[in-house]
Amino acid sequence: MAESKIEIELPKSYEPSQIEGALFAAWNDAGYFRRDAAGFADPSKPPYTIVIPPPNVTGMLHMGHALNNTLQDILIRRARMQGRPTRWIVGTDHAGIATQNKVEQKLAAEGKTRFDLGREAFVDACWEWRREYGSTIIEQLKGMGCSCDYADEQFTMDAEYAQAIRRVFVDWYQNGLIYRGLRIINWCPRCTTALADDEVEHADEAGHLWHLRYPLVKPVAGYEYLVVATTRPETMLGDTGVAVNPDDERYRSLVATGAQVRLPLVDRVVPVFADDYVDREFGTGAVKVTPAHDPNDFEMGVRHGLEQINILTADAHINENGGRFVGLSREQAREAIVAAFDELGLLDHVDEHDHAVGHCYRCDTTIEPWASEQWFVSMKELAAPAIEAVRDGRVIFNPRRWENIYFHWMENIRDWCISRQLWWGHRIPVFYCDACGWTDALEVDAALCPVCGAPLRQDEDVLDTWFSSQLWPFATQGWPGDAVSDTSDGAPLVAPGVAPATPKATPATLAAWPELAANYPTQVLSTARDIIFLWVARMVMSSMYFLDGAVPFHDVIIHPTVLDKFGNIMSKSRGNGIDPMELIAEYGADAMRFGLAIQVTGTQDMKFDREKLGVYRNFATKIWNAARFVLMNLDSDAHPPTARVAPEPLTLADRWILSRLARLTAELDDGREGFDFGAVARLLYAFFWNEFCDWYIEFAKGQLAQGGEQRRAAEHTLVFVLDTALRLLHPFMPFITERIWLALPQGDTCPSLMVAHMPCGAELASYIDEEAERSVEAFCAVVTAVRSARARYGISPRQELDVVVKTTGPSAAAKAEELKNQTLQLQNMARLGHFVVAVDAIKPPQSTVSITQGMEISVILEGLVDFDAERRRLEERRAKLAVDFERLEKKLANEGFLAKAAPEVVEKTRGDAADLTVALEQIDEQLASL
RNA sequence: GGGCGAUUGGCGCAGCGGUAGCGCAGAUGCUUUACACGCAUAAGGUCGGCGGUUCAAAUCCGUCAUCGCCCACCA
Repeated sequence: MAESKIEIELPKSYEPSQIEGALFAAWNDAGYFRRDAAGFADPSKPPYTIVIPPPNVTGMLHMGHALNNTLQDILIRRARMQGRPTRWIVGTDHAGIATQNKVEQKLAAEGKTRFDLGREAFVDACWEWRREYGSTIIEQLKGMGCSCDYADEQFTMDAEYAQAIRRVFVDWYQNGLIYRGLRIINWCPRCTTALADDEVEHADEAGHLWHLRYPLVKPVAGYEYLVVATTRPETMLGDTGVAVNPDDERYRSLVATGAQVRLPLVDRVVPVFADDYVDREFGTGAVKVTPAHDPNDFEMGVRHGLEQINILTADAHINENGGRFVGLSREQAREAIVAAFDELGLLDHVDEHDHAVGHCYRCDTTIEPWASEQWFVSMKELAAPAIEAVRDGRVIFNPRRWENIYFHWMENIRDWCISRQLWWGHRIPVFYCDACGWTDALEVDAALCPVCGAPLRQDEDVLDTWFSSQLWPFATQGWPGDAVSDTSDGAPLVAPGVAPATPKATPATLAAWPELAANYPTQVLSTARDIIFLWVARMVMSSMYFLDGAVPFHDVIIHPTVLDKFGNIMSKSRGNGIDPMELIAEYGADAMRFGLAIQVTGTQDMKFDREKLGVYRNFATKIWNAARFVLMNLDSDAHPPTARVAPEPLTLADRWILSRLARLTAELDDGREGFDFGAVARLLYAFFWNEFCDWYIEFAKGQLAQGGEQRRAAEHTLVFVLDTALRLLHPFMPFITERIWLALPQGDTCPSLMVAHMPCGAELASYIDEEAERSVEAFCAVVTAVRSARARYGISPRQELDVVVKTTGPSAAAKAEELKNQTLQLQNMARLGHFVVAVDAIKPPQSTVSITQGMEISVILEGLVDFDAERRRLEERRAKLAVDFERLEKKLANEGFLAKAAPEVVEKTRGDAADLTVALEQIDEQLASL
């Protein structure tokens, strides 16, 4: 073997950790991650853009990220190789609660709270935290090989991004879509902030239904007291009424006479009234009403003019309205109040009762429904066009069934609580003048009141993090730019530091932002299903509102959830999470990516067993070794064939593998099927391993040994097929494919597989060769028959065997001819001595026979074998074939089948039956001859 | 209370109208000059139950069962 510099380049063993880092750095340095791909993008082709779901700055890569970002990278790399100007926009989310928690934990370790620092210093500490830890997850994406546009990293707290948020808030405020009001909201007593409805996670918990007696002020109709049922007895401190159903005869007289109860413990007299909300069947049919601590009670309170008595502090302790219970935690208060009722003889009874309890999605603390002043976005108007966009297919969910989930939520949408009692985040840009009462939302901070000149006070709350992430697809692409007031009516600022007159913000058309317009909508948004509402729906709504009806993306991919190997959701509390970085270290990024992608099937969530990645690490190794084989066989003294020049197939095997390659390439062509990652990965795997390695490389060994034309054709075919396969595989396994590809003799000057041309079906269509595929099938059947005979009878692989093949059926002569041409290959691959093939070949005695595909393959075993075993085998085989034959006969005797089945199906059945007839005859003959 | 998904060889999954495929595990045999992270061969399934549609059903429809996930203001 000539000393080839190429061979030296590929080390004998494949070590992912030794190639990944350097390749990534090279890609990054070359600028391939930018939209112009360092000049390799074709500006005449349609751009392809994906925005990454911005991970939290506090985040560490988990399996969900690993899967999601693998899929996005597959799409973006494929598009890039097709020459499209691509950009995968990357960045992080400031994650209000999560980051604030982290920083507070850090302070707590020093014995401090955020209040010790004060707002400004605390926000500084958050920025500091971000500088220190915020890029962890971005670095992890690089480790996965994700080809994001890192040079233009976004952050939802960046100044330009903040500008977008201001624009949105002010617009919605001025158009009446944002309002402030007193409502029951979900309060997290640990985070001490309000949460939106969809930030609350409900879990069924075993609880109790306490039945409490509320004494009537005056006994009515024999009643001394009313029994109310509650799951939260401590809230009785804030009760301001008791409600019953208006049609409930049991209580009719009480309502009619305006009965009142005297609340025990707090000694408050409250009315008994009727309301349709009350379900007669539940509990006692009488409901204690706590307007300040329950959304339904709040509504009833409004309807009936009840007082709202707040009994809780922000951290869920009883406040001064709780009388002697003041200062107790909600849990202690519950216990104490139940005990007190019991003591007074007012605890009627207690039932076991399971019910759904809300928990904070950030810290899992039990949520307290709490009445408070908050900011809301009115959603109905925003939702209508966004529903339409999915209905008419401008936005398509993949798989489609998720659209129903979207519709259900959007059609029942409720107003969105957007204010959070946090310090880290976008502060609500509403300014108040305490002197004259002037209030407005401003795009630019102002210090003084435009009306009276008094100092202004800004709202203390910050915005929900999702309020900022909903703008991600366009705020990351230059919207609204630095033209702060270009949607205002041009009113100049009154004076520096003085609030301007109210600008009239109007939705602008997309055309106002040429850069954005050129790349909008983005192509794909890939994400987990749990943020369809939190994020996806809101992006559609805000984009359509601000960009004149433009949707933010065409396709939404809802990827499977990665479960542990037992099928449980991975979570911190279960401790069953897997760190993708460990997987990368152990199996390589390519194996992890491929292993994740191949499990994506659209219906199933994936049970993920890290051990299984060994399979794909093996696959990577297989690719590596196949490439080494190809490279070490490229003749260095002839003109080495270049990878990209299409070969002229010479042999049957050459024609066959090129045909198979052409079919594979065509199957990978784009279309909606482009999101069936699992199917594509399976095709690639099967082609590379089972067709290219298991068969073609074995064929090629024979051709290489022959030299001359045979050798040249094999070399060329090998390198071309390898090159093409690497291109097709690259989006899934970027590192190993690039490493090998760079070692191939290139016919062009492309410096990286990342920006090399992605083949398509049409380019290879002329290689499709059905005849070659059929012939190779027959060839392989002969080889397998011989190997099988060896295994069955324990014949050494070294022992040469003589074989006689008799061909039958309509194309018997042609088949015999083709096989005859392959004699040398057959002798090589099946270790044959004499090989005879003919239509009228005479079956040798003392042989074992396989009957398949119109061939009767006799392997001569004279003196090698116990023929009783062979007889038994043939009899079993005959029985099996007879059953098959019977089934086909029955089918063909069926009038309905002949009349209604597709003609080609009937034809095929006839053919199969005929083949079986011949096969049975052959077996009978064989049995007779034994 | 609604909705969605799953149920295929020991395990993990494909297939989704023409008589079941892959990988792993297990069996047997191989240092065949790319690869034992390999090669070869064989074995293993009446496709959850029951009805129905169809000439034909793992595949479509209904129903039941089991598991999982969402949504829902019954205190």
